Amino acid sequence: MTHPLPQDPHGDTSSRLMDAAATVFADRGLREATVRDICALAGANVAAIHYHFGSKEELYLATLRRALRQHFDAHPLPSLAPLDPEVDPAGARAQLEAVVRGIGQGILGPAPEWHTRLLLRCLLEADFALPTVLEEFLGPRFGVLRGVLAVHLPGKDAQVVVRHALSVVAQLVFYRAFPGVALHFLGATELTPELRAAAVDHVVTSTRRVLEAARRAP
Amino acid sequence: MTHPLPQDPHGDTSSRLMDAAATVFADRGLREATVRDICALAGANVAAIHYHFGSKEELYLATLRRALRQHFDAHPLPSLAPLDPEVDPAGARAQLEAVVRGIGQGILGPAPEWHTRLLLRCLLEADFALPTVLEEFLGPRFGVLRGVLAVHLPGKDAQVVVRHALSVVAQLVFYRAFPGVALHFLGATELTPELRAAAVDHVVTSTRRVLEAARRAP
DNA sequence: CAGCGATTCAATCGGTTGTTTCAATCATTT
DNA sequence: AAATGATTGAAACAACCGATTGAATCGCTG
Repeated sequence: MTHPLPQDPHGDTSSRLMDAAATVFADRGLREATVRDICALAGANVAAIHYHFGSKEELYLATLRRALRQHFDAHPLPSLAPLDPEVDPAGARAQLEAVVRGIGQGILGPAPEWHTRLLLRCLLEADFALPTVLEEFLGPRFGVLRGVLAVHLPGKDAQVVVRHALSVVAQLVFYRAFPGVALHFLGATELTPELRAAAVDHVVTSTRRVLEAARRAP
Repeated sequence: MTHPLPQDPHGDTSSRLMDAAATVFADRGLREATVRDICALAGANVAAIHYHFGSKEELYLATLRRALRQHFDAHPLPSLAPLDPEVDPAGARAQLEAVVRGIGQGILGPAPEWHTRLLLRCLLEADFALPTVLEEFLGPRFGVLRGVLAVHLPGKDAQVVVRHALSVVAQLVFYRAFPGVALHFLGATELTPELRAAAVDHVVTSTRRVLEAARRAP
């Protein structure tokens, strides 16, 4: 069991608190999550948060950092030695698809759901942890994506490359940020692994097609 | 003055409350917005909410409905008599671009910002108003988009069409839902009209290219 | 076993929330 | 002007929040 359940009675109080806080913060956000619910889920007293972390905010920051570290360690991006599509079209295309699929797996993959939801909460609420998250965790991964896209968009403005990269992320994140909307229009009731896999495939092929057309355009 | 400021001292208490509630709810969401802040901005007593609307949630629903009605009245979608791209390629392409651009203008256009932010808050928090919003306001517009896309994807599965429509919306909504992330990677500090116009153009042309490639694919 | 720091516990502290009360005030009609 | 219903106002309500207290308990060392 690499990802102990929040209800796991093992481990010390500090770990149980972070496990419980991860799911509660992911479900309800920093503000609406209550220390009483977290402690109840962790099987700890309400005073334990103040004792072990100092405050609710510090527990949030510790939980967020640990979750992001676990998540990005579990979903490493293929290291890039960008292949020129003019020289090795098939290889470059495979590399592009691998990077996009890797990011897609990180966002919509079978990883513990609360990892992504916790990160999304931070980005949505734009709380005090956002600058840290952007520079320390998201920045490097976005840089890899941007680098691969740039190879497939020779001569294009840097802003154009960034917009393509943002489009890739946006299409994937939408299913996590607005599951109710996506499920309603898909006619489904649950974001099954099949639906998520289909979404990732859709983004992978759409991205490839857009880049091929954009490269041929003036 | 088609959009009276929330601080506008004119109008009856009910209207002033909805004006104030619109900005406060858009800024902080249903849960974190307090009736005291809304009433202070409206220049009304806290009891006025209960008297005129019954509860905070009913005020929220009334404010949301009014904002959505205003917003979608101000941004009507081109009524569709779908043109077959096999018969009239140029016309069908223009129609597709008009619909996507219309949706883009509705999301990233120069409309009162709190309209979009209020709607986004509702979708993000997935509160009790979500079903109403989906069926009454978003559903019809999404149906128009889906209809136009379906014409450009003959023989494709309905789910494929829906995923393309979701991709269009996702790319546009991202700039509103995660402005901090988008601005950080764009190297900007504010979502200027130029940046928003460039984003809409990007989605319009990307959508056209994706559909052209998808139609040619098996 | 005695001692002691680390940890946990129930109880409580201010403070804020949405809601409610009821008297005062306003607007309209008789 | 008097009366009546609609509206507003200050104050308080119960419920909940994060934080804190101080005593009780645990785990280890001497």
